[in-house]
Amino acid sequence: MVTTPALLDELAWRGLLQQHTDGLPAALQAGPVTAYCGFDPTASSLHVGNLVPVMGLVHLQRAGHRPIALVGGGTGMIGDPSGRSSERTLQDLDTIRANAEALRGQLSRFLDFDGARGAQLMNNADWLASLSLLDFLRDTGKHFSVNYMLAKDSVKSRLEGGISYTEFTYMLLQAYDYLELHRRAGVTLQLGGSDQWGNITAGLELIRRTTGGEAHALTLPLITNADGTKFGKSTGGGSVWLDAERTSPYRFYQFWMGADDRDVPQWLRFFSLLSRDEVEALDEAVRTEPHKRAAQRALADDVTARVHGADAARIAREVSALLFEKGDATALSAGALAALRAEIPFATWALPADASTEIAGGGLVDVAEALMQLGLAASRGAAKRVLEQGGVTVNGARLTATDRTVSRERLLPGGYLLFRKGQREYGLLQVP
RNA sequence: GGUGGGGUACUCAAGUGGCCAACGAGAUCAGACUGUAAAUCUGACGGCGCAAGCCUUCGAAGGUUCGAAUCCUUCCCCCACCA
Repeated sequence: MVTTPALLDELAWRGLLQQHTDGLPAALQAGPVTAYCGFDPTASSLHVGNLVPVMGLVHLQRAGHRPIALVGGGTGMIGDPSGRSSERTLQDLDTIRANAEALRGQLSRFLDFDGARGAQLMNNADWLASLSLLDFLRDTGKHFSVNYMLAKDSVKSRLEGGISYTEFTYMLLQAYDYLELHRRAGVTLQLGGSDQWGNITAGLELIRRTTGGEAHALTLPLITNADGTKFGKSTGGGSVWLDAERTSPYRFYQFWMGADDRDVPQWLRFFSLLSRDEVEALDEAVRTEPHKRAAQRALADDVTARVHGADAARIAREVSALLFEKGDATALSAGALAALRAEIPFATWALPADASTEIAGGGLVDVAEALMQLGLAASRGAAKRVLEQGGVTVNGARLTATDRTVSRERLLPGGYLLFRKGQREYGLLQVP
């Protein structure tokens, strides 16, 4: 009777275990394994949607195993085969290297890259870029029958709508990666989203046939939103990135704070490292006193601190309290307002160059223009619509359709105006 | 290569000469209700404009017409079947 390894227990209660190969428990029991998971270097930053596999690697390392994050520098080049010049492809290689470095920085927030058992970052461009087609066909292609490939769900589901030869081959490249890592680094486990099962098992097949070795697969569930929308979109649209330049720590924090009650229990398990007891206590809190949002708060604190550091998390928490709990913006000090600048959309008021939008009625700041400068509205028309619908406040006071401008008397210490669009989108304008 | 069917706003999808900035649904945004939740209800949803109205859009380019998303020509792309 083999006991279940601690890692699988941990993943199981967190709901992070979708599927794994039968021999995996025994393999984990036998000693530390080296496992990898692939990431597409299509951007210079991870977003929250990438976090599930990242957490998979985190738990793996915490259980004493060795994680490898594989950046798909090679596979990334063929991922999107839409017509590109060869020059662009070369450029992409450079971009991919830069992206890989950026991803490494972000991953180091989660994984320990030091020491003998430290995590490693590898790039499959290192072996795929120089791979010759003939070698690939002889050594890899011959192990797979087209019948086998057609039977994979990922391919089968595309037969109706059409699938390019390139995409069809993607599976084999991923299998080749696994084999290469098996040889180079002794990798015996691959993690991935549940949609990766077919590709991962193709790798197992290749390893078994070419080396006779045994390797394993473990897939993680796909994350869902209770309301059926796509996971990882922030209020106002756009992905929630780990890069502070793309998504400020405050917005990042707010993303988690805004989690649906129905999603929070799952998200705490997926994304926080809180213990089982803590998580279950928070489940209870969601049931009995949901208005306190204790679970959302804990989730936001935990994830923000890991991604942006404890200080940034503290500031995000304080700013959130300032904006959502205090209410009286007119009481904010110039210092507090200056601190807000870094956290919420900020702009210095500039009179539009276009003379036709000259401010009428002696007002100081044109509201529609201000919303645009703060990025809270996409066009003047959109800005005016929200204004007419009563969706804009300045310093906490709601504007009406006739309030097209804000007068000088409204300025807060330091010349600031605190705009809010809707329930929770803020922007800070400074009038010089 | 042949035959047939398609390309409409963020997405799906009506519309086949004027009533079309373009039905409807979803997404999105705002308001009410709330707990920074959900559900529900209401409204908005190309750009500029206080407005009247003007400008840009229905794969691309030309043409017919007082007038075109709608008709004609050429071209590009997608799908199905046949070769």
